[in-house]
Amino acid sequence: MIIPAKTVERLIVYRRLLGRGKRVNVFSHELGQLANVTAVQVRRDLMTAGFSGSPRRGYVVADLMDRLTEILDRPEGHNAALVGVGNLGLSLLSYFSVRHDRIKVAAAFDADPAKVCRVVSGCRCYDVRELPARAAELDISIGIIAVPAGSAQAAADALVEAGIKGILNFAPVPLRTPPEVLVEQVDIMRALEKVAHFAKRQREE
Amino acid sequence: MIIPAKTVERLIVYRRLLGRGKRVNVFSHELGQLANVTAVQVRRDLMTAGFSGSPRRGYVVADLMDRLTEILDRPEGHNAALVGVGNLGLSLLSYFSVRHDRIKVAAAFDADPAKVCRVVSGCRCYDVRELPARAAELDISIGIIAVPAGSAQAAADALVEAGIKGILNFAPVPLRTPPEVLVEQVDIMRALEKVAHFAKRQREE
DNA sequence: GCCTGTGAAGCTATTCACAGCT
DNA sequence: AGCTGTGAATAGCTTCACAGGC
Repeated sequence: MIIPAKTVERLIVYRRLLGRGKRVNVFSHELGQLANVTAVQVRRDLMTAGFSGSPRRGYVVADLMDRLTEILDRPEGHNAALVGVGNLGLSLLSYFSVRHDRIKVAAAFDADPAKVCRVVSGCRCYDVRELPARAAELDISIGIIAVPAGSAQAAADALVEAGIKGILNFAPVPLRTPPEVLVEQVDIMRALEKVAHFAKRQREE
Repeated sequence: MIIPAKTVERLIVYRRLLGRGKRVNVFSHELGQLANVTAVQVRRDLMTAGFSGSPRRGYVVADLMDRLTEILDRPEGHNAALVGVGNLGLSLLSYFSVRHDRIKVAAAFDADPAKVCRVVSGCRCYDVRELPARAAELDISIGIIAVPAGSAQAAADALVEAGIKGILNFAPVPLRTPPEVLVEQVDIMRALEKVAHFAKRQREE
């Protein structure tokens, strides 16, 4: 079953929202209110996820959580490689190290020899040239790019070369990758400029 | 003229890409290659932006930059308020303080008295209760939320109350705001989980 | 009556296909 | 010949409207 990207995003949010709060069952309109989407959207999403509820009691939270986890997670979890251990990279490392059950940053890489071999937040930092070897050794399945714009494409190439199928890119440049690799762009500066544009537009109206 | 959100996002990228590199003119397929979108998409976007080129020489970069700036920026610039001066807030402060010409984080706010009154990256930190007063005084037009999930809605309410029309939200919770306020969600953990899901899916196929 | 499940409609975004310019 | 501009077609996503169950 293939689930569209936007639906996946919402499923992640649903799971997170249900994680807190010990409800036994939940109605689509309740979950919708929490997630800020319509009740129909919730029902569609859960239908797409192959999950169903009952008219009387809505959705059984525990079962829904199981189904979402089945869809979203891999039982063995994921090991991620962080490329770029500068300011941003270190922030991300501490951000991600609040243990996510299933995703662990297993190794960090940097081109700067001064940063190599240090251990930060329980994560060893290697020379970026070791990426292919370590990726195989540590069973890395996802990459996180936190290098300056100029080195981002090279980092992506190295990750692709190492067989990674998913990349989270914080560098403010579009990456060129083969189609079977998913790149999720997190472009903070663009997000800020977008907000600025809409704030301006709102004032003009 | 109202420009769809997705188009705005790409226009921001186009401007950024054209900023580097001193080209005099550019063809849609070139810009498309840089931005990783099709040439038609570029032409549509520029058409939507009310800009036109010539078959002979493509688009004149200097004029295009002017047009994009006219659409995206406000001549007086924007003052932003950062709410939440924890780990994430401080990272963002230093990230944004690499001077963006038109957007400046003019004040920071936190509920923790220990953080109030400090000056970080040239930005004064106030008690969050002063937000309405300072927002008016400093002509704040956009808000950045970097507080823990539990306080995010309160921060959003305070910003809305202060008349802000655009919010950049880093807290991993959907915000409930009136429809004239644009909320741009930057959900890093969700992005990571999304990548993980697709990496898993890729392996399964 | 109030809920879920879902075909069909509606809306938004992207791509096709080609006319028109130089 | 090679480019831009754009109506029309297509694809993707969301909402409507309502049938069916408890």
